[in-house]
Amino acid sequence: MGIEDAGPGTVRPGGRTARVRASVLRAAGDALAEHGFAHLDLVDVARRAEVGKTTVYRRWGTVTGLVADLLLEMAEESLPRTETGSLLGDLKANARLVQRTLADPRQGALFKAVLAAATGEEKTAEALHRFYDTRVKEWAPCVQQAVDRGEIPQGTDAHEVIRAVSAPLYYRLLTSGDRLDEAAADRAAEAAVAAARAGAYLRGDDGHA
Amino acid sequence: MGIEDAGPGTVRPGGRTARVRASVLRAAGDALAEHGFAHLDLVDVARRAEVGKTTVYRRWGTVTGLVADLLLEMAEESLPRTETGSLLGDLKANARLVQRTLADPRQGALFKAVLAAATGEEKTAEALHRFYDTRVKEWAPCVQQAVDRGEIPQGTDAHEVIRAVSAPLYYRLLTSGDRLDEAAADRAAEAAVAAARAGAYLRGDDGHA
DNA sequence: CGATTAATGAAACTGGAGTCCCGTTATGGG
DNA sequence: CCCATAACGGGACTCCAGTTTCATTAATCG
Repeated sequence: MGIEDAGPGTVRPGGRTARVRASVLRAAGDALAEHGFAHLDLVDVARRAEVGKTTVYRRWGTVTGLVADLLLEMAEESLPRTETGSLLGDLKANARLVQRTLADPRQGALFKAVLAAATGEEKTAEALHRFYDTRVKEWAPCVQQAVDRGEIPQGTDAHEVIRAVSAPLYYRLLTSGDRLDEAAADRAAEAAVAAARAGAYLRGDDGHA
Repeated sequence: MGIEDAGPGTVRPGGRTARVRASVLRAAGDALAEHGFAHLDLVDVARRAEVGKTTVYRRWGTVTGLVADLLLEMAEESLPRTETGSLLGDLKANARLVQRTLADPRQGALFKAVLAAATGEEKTAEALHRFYDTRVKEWAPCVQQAVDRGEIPQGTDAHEVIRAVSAPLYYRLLTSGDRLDEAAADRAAEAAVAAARAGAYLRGDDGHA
């Protein structure tokens, strides 16, 4: 009975506490990109961040807890969205952005590690879902504009179209050893547009015309 | 210099050795499905398999090594493929199969764990890639048949079409909390067919007609 | 069937991840 | 500017995953 929880960092979040968090999250990202999720150890993160290991254990506790907080920060920094005037152009821009991110050695390894961490730990999974919801929502407007222009049918689920662009890129990253190139990105965008035109992403409909 | 490696289990693979392997792999699958990759510990696997922990460490060494062997076995047991006479019918059957597998609590958790394990460990990743190559190759013929029937353009990359069906299902499994239902499976199949018809999966082509 | 030795398994051992204790630092409120 | 105390950090401690050793069991070959 009474107010409980409110872990460390919630009462005096300014100054040192904020610096420690930034330093630890940066170190965690580096370590994840280098060693992967499986071999991440909090003592190493503490060393890199030049912070006492007690602090890391007290504030984040586990590897998955730390990744969850890292995802919160990653969700905040949003990337600028371009507008090309056509759905295919916008989705290609999106696909290229995702492709470049996943193909980059550091970023690609980091995303793989974060996905692995979200597997199995509910709290981390929720943070990951919020991260992708944020990204999808940022890009959904370009699909709605395409509907308004008459490029694709009324009632198209904008979020589903955006997800359709990323899906094959992530699938390829995880299940094949092939490199993610621009051709793969363009193909993903083209496939999504073709499917959207055919009404495959109509909301609350199973696709039968 | 000379012949080296050839670890335990390669000289006398019959009888007990085979029984131990089967028992350990089954236990590993159970443990992965229950606790996830992050919390898997080989001592627990040894206990479940009723096998000395020394044996597990000697033959598989690490968690990722054990998962790699598990994937080799998973690749061998192939699922029967149905033939419905139309590309959409065949791909829907494939999509439903994947969807049922991933939606099943045990199987879904196991696949998540296996994907997580393949992240970061090259040897495990290779085993995973072989597993998916096997599955994709099993289903590719139905796409070729569709080409022969004239449903989709000549020069369509059959493997890419099959991957396009699974991709959105895996993407949803990993990046959202939403349940994988039949509607999602059907939508994946329909989108793949629409994109294939539009020529998005032409081999060695970036999609421009 | 018996000899050879590959493979297993019990037990003792070790190193380091994670915890605990308590003194030190510096934030935020008055 | 000063006080109360939130948050940090060093170091000792614990516990168990992973290793090593060696005796026991059983697969293969003649």
